Amino acid sequence: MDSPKIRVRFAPSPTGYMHIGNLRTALYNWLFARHCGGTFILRIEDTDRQRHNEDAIRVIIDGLNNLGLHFDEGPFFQSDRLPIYRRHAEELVAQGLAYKAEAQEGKGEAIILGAPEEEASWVDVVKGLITFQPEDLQELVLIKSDGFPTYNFACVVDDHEMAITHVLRGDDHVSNTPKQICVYRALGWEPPTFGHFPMILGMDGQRLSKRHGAVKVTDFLDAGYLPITVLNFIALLGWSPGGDKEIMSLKEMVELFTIDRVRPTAAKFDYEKFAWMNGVQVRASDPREICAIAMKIITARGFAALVPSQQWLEEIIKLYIERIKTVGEFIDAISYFFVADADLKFKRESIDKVLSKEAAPVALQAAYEALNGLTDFTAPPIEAALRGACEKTGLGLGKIAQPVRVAVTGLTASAELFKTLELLGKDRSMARIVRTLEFFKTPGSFPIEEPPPVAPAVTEEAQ
RNA sequence: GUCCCCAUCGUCUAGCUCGGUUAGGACACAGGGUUUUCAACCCUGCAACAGGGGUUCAAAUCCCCUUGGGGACGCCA
Repeated sequence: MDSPKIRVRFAPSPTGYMHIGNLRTALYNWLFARHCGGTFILRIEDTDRQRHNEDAIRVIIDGLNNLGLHFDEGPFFQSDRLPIYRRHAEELVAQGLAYKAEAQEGKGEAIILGAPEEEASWVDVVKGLITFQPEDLQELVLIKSDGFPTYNFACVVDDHEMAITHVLRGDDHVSNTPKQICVYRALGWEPPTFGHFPMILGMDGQRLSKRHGAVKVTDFLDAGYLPITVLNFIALLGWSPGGDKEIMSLKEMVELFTIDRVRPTAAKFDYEKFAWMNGVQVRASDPREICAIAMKIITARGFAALVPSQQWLEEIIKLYIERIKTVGEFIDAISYFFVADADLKFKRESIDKVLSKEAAPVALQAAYEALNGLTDFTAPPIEAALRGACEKTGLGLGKIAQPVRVAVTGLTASAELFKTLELLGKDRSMARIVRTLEFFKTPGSFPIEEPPPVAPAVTEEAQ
């Protein structure tokens, strides 16, 4: 399958963060390499003096490794290879294919490749035959007057010297390719196979950018999206394994990925479907993995001291697993565990829809009486006790469960109640029920939580 | 403006290579089921081949044009 061994590279410039579109390019290259048993190389394109930045390089390397896209060779730095570029450029000058030119301000000499006389064309592995006419191609600066190579020159020299077989990159490079082909031609080198992946756009059809929501990979991760979801979802933006398959592990993607199934069409990033997919991947994950991510977010929010044990958190995750879209939202949803009993506030709709009902005080009182005597405060006896209260009062379970839920969580919607009470513990549960009973005695005394200031959520589409 | 690319439900897409399908799936949306709430889950519904010309017995599939969209036009990468 791979007589000349497949060698691909991911060649980002160090911008300080990994953009979602950039990651998709890395992913496709990595998948292609792994699928074919080839080699995945990391090269840092740092030929722009202004942009050179050590931290930015760390971001790329860690980002790739954290997502499981390990590279086999590199990282190589173009800034380390300056003499190599110069040597090749001088050769072209010696052959009369390039010439030197003084910069405007007279500092330094640039090397410039003459304009081509023939057309430049290639068979793109995703788009098919693409041709540029010579009149549309100009002279090309090879070495800038500051001594650094230009992108199009360094890229060709490196791809050749690193024996890259497939140059697979974003669509925005299509117009660089004919220029690079000219360089290959001048140097007398055989160009590699080229392939250009379609762009990822926002839902408005414009190039994906900050105003569409999150675009940095770390933004998604910090919000509690799983690495596998990010990978799975962006893999599907421009590629599909065929048939109905959508949810995949990294391993499955490696097995199924082929370049010929990459579409030439730009795709829009649908944050809603992305969130849905994360929920699916969460449910398919090991709860301990979710636990680790949850703990990170809890720590970031300063609640770490309020988590009694790892096991306790795992129990809550199991309780909420079907409700989780992002781990960040999950932590929001269980924040009632982290407030002091006396500080719990009620959502306005909790009052309107539940506590203001005529039967509410009666139901809550009955629940209190049924629960207070329990010594084994675990879900089964709690359920039995509350069902007993139903019989005693003649109320349906919903009529009793809802006021209890509101008393304990402040919310009209939460996970299964009996287990929730168990995890909150008897003392805290009873304290919350008692104080709610007290509020009934003074109309209008319920502490109401006003709508919070809008938190920027990555699931939201910018207007 | 010039050059390049693209075009199936609102969105991601299958189907296109090798013309013949009730054009399939998923998200979202709507309705129903289940249920202590909300989810999750199950069922049902809504919804597309951009337009026009060819070629052909037959076109989403092949060709051309139009329209629409995206990208590139740096001594940035």
